[in-house]
Amino acid sequence: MGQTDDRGRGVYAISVAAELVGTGQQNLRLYERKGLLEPGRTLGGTRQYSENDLVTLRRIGELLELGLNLAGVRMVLVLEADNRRLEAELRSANATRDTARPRS
DNA sequence: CTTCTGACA
DNA sequence: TGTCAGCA
Repeated sequence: MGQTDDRGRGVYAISVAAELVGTGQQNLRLYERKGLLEPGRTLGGTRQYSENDLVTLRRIGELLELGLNLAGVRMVLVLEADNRRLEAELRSANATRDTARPRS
């Protein structure tokens, strides 16, 4: 399916990324400074925001609106990332178990 | 485009 | 504390 792999690569400059998520360029730099995300860089040093970066930026906006500060947002983001990783790990573990022992 | 600095709620 | 504006 066409969208499986191209979302880490859709690249936006900071100006368009800021406009797409409805905030200022300065805030995006601050979020990076606080460790909320890590956009790619060109060889010249300009930030390259991927499609994934945009979804986390929108998540940041939601969490900020709920009243969290940037430190709290950072924690939520890492916990959600860990959760996704664990979920995938659990799914593959279950799949492995089912093929090894199809029916108990 | 980048970083930095200062004002405001 | 987070946002925004201006400057180099």
